[in-house]
Amino acid sequence: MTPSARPPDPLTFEVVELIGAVVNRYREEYEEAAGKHGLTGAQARVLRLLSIEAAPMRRIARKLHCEPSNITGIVDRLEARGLVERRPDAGDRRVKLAAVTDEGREVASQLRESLDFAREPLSDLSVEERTVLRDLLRRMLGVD
Amino acid sequence: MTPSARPPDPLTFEVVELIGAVVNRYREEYEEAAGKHGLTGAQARVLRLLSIEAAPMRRIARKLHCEPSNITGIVDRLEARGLVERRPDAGDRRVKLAAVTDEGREVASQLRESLDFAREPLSDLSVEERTVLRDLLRRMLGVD
DNA sequence: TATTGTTATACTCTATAACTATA
DNA sequence: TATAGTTATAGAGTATAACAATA
Repeated sequence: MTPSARPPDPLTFEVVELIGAVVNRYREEYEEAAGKHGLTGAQARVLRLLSIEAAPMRRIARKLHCEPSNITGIVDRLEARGLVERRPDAGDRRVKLAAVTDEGREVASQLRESLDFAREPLSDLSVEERTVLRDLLRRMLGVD
Repeated sequence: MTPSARPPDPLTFEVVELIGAVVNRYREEYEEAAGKHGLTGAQARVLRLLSIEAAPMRRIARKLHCEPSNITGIVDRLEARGLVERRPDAGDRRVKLAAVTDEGREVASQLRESLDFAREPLSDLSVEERTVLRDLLRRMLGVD
């Protein structure tokens, strides 16, 4: 309780509010983009994850910060639509690897493109401003 | 399809990725903060909305971009916990106004404070940097 | 014994459609 | 007739607990 009990510096407060606004807008448009492909937000997130690299169910759950049992159903639905498939793991027969199919890779790619929405508001910023924004976001996230 | 089919300028691409990372982190920590108060994310969002101003069910739905029928259940649960109450509207007897109780206002306030998490990563930025960030976010969101 | 994925269960959120009471 | 809120329903996400197969 005590550590963050600082006086609510108005500047920081406003930045937090603005980030909240960006978060809301991003999420709304993300859900909408997913919906256009007949996917829920959670399905789209898993698909995006797998389009980067195949992964065991457990790891997907860890990355999405949810219970592994939930991933079963999400991958079931993606698999039923032919976007993802389950493969055995060479080294450990308990493990199942979820991997995107060619069609899944294509949908993930289209999804990424329709996610351009986030690019839209950025078009009002100059290259210099975007560079500043990038560096600030990196530092905010603790990226070196 | 055509309008946003621009070459994927790497700088903009990275900024979009970083914003996505911020969105994910914000959401996770928001859900966690709500959970500490025994609330779901949706309940916390409605409570925050009502802590600013009482509102008819319909308006809550519009602000949360969901169907009005969903608000019934969410307000039901908040009301069952004594955080919110339904009041008649003076001018239109069809309307029900949802309003926070004193306890609801208190929880909303605590929630806002525990939401300080978002302030944490900002502490690494100087005042000047936070000002730049604020102005960039404002422009991104189309705030004048 | 411990771990991986799954199933079963219960709760919540969500959209859709039909209902009621007002307007 | 149109609108505000609700109810009923179905699908999806979520956590928890228990299970089979494998380590």
